Amino acid sequence: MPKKQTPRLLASELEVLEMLWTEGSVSIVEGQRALGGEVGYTTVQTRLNRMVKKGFVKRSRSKPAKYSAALKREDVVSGDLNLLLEKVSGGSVLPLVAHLVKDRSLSATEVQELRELINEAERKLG
Amino acid sequence: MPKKQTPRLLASELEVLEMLWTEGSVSIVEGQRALGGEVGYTTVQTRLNRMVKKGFVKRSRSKPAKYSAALKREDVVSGDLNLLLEKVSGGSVLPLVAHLVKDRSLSATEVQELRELINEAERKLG
DNA sequence: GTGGTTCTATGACACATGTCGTAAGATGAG
DNA sequence: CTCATCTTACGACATGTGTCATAGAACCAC
Repeated sequence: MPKKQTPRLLASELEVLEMLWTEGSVSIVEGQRALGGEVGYTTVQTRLNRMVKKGFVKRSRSKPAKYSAALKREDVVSGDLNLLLEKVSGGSVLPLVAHLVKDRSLSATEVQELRELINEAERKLG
Repeated sequence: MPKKQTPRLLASELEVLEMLWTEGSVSIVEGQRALGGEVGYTTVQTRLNRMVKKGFVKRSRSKPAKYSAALKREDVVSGDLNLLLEKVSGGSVLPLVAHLVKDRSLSATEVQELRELINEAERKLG
């Protein structure tokens, strides 16, 4: 089947997913704390439940329900990256990488690792 | 001063900006057509004006007002990219590039160009 | 079992956004 | 000038989101 596309998430939804990715599985209280504890308990509750309804978050049937991400970080990042690739260069990687390495200065180590990556890609190419 | 961060735009705002980037400068009618002509005239009007209020779009004082992007594609892409970098690897480029070159197969030419890029980065490194 | 504490379910309210309709203003043909 | 047409300004309504309060339901310690 065609790989299901993750829709572009809202910034706030990403915030929640980030939290779940690092925390793993949390109750509402834990989630509230992990989000910085600046918003009310029921606010966290509502946000989590709304995301459950959307299928972005899973909820356990345990006593204090535990919430966890229903989307893999990998997939979300991939989706975003693909969008960016499309927008910036019609899907080709080069311009994006160019942008990356030109825009910020890499350390010698990073340059070396990059070279490694490329060698590997080339090997796979053969 | 610190480089002003473009906030993460909504998908619909991006849609409008994409349109403006390719069209350059449009009246409402032109914009409506360029957006596919599936929504009403006043809908386009409202969306454009709301984005003007946010500072994402500029509006001319001419008779049929012309709208144009107030943000450069470059900057939006950069902003998104930085966010992605932060999220996926705390800001370091390597993992992202790794993802890029691993996830899709590059052509021999692309590999070569990549190598060029790296050489250049290394040169700049002194 | 009873009472206090903890969870959960709902409802509410403000604001943003997608979508329009309609009224008011500007403009050009005759 | 005057009317039809093009523009623009406003307002309206549904839905989504951020925020929370409060009322029930569940549960634990005694």
